[in-house]
Amino acid sequence: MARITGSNGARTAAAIRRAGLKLIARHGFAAMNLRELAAEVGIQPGSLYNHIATKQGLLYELIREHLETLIAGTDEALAAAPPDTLSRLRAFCGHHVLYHLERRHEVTIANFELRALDTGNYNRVVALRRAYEQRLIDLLDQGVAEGPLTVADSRVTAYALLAMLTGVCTWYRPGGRLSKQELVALHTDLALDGLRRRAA
Amino acid sequence: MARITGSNGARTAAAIRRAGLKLIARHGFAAMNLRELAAEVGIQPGSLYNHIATKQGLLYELIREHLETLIAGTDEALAAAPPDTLSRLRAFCGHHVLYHLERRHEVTIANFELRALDTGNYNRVVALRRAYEQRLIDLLDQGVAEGPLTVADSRVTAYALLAMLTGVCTWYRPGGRLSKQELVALHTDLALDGLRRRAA
Amino acid sequence: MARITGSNGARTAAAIRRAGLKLIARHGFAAMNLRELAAEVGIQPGSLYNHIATKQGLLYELIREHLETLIAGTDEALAAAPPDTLSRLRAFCGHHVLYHLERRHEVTIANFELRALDTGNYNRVVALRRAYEQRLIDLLDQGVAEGPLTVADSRVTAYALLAMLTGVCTWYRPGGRLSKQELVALHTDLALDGLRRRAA
Amino acid sequence: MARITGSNGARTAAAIRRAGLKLIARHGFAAMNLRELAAEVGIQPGSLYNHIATKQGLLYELIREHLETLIAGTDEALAAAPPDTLSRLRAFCGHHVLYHLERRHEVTIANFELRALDTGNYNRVVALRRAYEQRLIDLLDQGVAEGPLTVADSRVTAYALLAMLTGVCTWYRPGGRLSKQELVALHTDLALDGLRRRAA
DNA sequence: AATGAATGAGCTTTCATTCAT
DNA sequence: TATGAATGAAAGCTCATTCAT
Repeated sequence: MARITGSNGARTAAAIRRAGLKLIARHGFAAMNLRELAAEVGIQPGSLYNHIATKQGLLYELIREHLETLIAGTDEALAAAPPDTLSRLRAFCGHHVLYHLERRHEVTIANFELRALDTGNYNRVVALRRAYEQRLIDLLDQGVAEGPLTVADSRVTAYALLAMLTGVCTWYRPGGRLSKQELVALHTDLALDGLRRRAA
Repeated sequence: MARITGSNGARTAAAIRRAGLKLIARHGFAAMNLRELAAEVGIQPGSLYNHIATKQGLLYELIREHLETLIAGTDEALAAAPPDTLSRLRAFCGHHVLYHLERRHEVTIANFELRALDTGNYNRVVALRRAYEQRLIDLLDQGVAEGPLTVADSRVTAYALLAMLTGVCTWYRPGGRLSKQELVALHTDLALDGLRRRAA
Repeated sequence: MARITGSNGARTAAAIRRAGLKLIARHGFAAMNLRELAAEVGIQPGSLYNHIATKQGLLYELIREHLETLIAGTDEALAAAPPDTLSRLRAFCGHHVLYHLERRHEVTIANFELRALDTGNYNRVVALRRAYEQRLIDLLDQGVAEGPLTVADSRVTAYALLAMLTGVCTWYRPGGRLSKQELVALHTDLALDGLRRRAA
Repeated sequence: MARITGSNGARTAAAIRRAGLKLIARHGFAAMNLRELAAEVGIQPGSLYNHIATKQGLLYELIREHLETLIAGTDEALAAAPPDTLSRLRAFCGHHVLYHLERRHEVTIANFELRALDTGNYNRVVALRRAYEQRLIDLLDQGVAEGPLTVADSRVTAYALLAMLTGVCTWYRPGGRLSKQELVALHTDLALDGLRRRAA
């Protein structure tokens, strides 16, 4: 990609983040190299350092932005949901699946590349991820306390549900057989009701 | 020293596979390096090539062995299960979770490092994975046909379940709060019944 | 230090070609190593790759440049010679020997290292060499047609003459017993008249 | 090539020399590797060392044997020739060209790989080569003294002739347009009479 | 005399990063 | 802010050679 006329620093920085998301999601952080990233952006490798601190710093920024956006979006969705726990749980699942369908690069990176973070960055990111998971754990605990849910272990159950709801972004491609809304519904139903047919 | 008394090729090859599983699972394939692998095994880097073709070839062998073992184990578990579909489904889930708890390195690699395979190896591995997934899809289709299951889309549902049942190996550590059997039960129940409390 | 004042890319690239000629001629392509080349140039081995594509690519470039220069020089010499075939033949021989005395490294490489070229590069180089040889073959054919020469087989004869006229650069060292001009004359005479004393 | 039933040490040693000639001539000494040599012979690389001292030693032996054979053959050919210098010169040329046509691997190696010899081996080989060259120089000197030859510088002329008479083995392939006898005649005539048509 | 497994040094090439311009 | 050329460390892999069996 050649340099776009009128580009400036902010535009380049955005292009670097966009290309970084794409290439890290595709190749993995360790296998991605800054030469390819620079080429994608249309600049020389050395020029990247006007916009990023290090390769590691770029990874951290991408994951942090993603998690903060995910948490903020979740909180908005929960605030907009009806107050009963089942509705809030549906809102959580729906938001999670939809976000994961729409931000597959970010999600892929956040799930696969944590081990590439150095200690400080890793701890910061894990704290954010814990905060996100805690919202689901709290919902499960509430649901149990209020009656509608059966949960053997809320933390482990939360992890299992998140794994299921997240998995969709490993195979989803736009334009497939099922629409995003159908996928959201399918996964939410599966989370709440499982496979077994309920008596009418 | 050419050969330590008692050492032999088979032993070294096994040590390489074992160390490879550990290091690839820990660092990822691209970030793992053969010098560290050799050191773990206790040989010189060049000596690895008496036992592996290439780094890529090692990855492929590890994944292939894992998938073949997983499929064979699944078929045994299904053969041993009662003939009704719900029982067979429980057997599938139970075997899957238990295998994933016991072979975390293999599973991690097979889920995270497919992108590191070159085209030929990738295609071979994906064919094996498809064969495994198909066993679950077939069970779901049977369950729907015979009545006890409600499934919106058997392929997508299979993917969602596999993601959930697999997720456990991203956080499980031996000696944790829940035993393997408890985790097997929890995930199997979640898959079949979901979260919502069933009317008495 | 990123860049020494006054150094520049073109200068480094020229130094790499110069050192490459020297070292490949001395050790052979396979035995020459890029560490030594880099040391000769005064840079780190990796820095070579700012100027060359691969070791193989360097070899190809050196041989190509040499053959193109040789052909262009030959054509100039032939254009400047008197129009009769014997004079043109003398001009060819004279240019060939002189060039070979003055560019021994290039000539050595072009004669010894063709087998080190990969297929594509080899074919390109052989095409250039054929073009050069053809100039001599044409001269021989003309000389025969016009009368002054006796040639059993113009291609084989051309190869034999080229081998003889080229051989000088395997042993010549500046400052030896004979001057370049004497060597040119000796070889040209030998080519035209052979060993046997001509009747007065 | 698999191991031939009934092979023994001497047979293996001969196979190694034969394969060595072929592979060194094809790839050059530095680019030839003992794994390929061993595979060609049908044994494991380590087994080579029951028959050769080192890779370097193999090269030296091949070149030494070749030069000793060449010199001995030359002396036989000269002994069998008529006593006049022109006839002896013809005998030398004829033997040289024929030998070079029939032992192309040996000749290629002896001409291209001297630089790969270590100092001691190099000196021994060069002494043999000098002895061979001296036979031609002596013939030229005799021919001048006795009248029939015109030679500006007998050593340089000898080198030029040897280069020409040797060159044939760089392109000759059995079954080509010209027979060995025709090539011998063509080169001998060229050496003695050059290109220029002699007055009738 | 052959094997298989090991060594240790070396190779070309890659790469994140730096910095004078 | 971008460039081009440099660094220095590291990577995967090759190879001649050794030696217990």
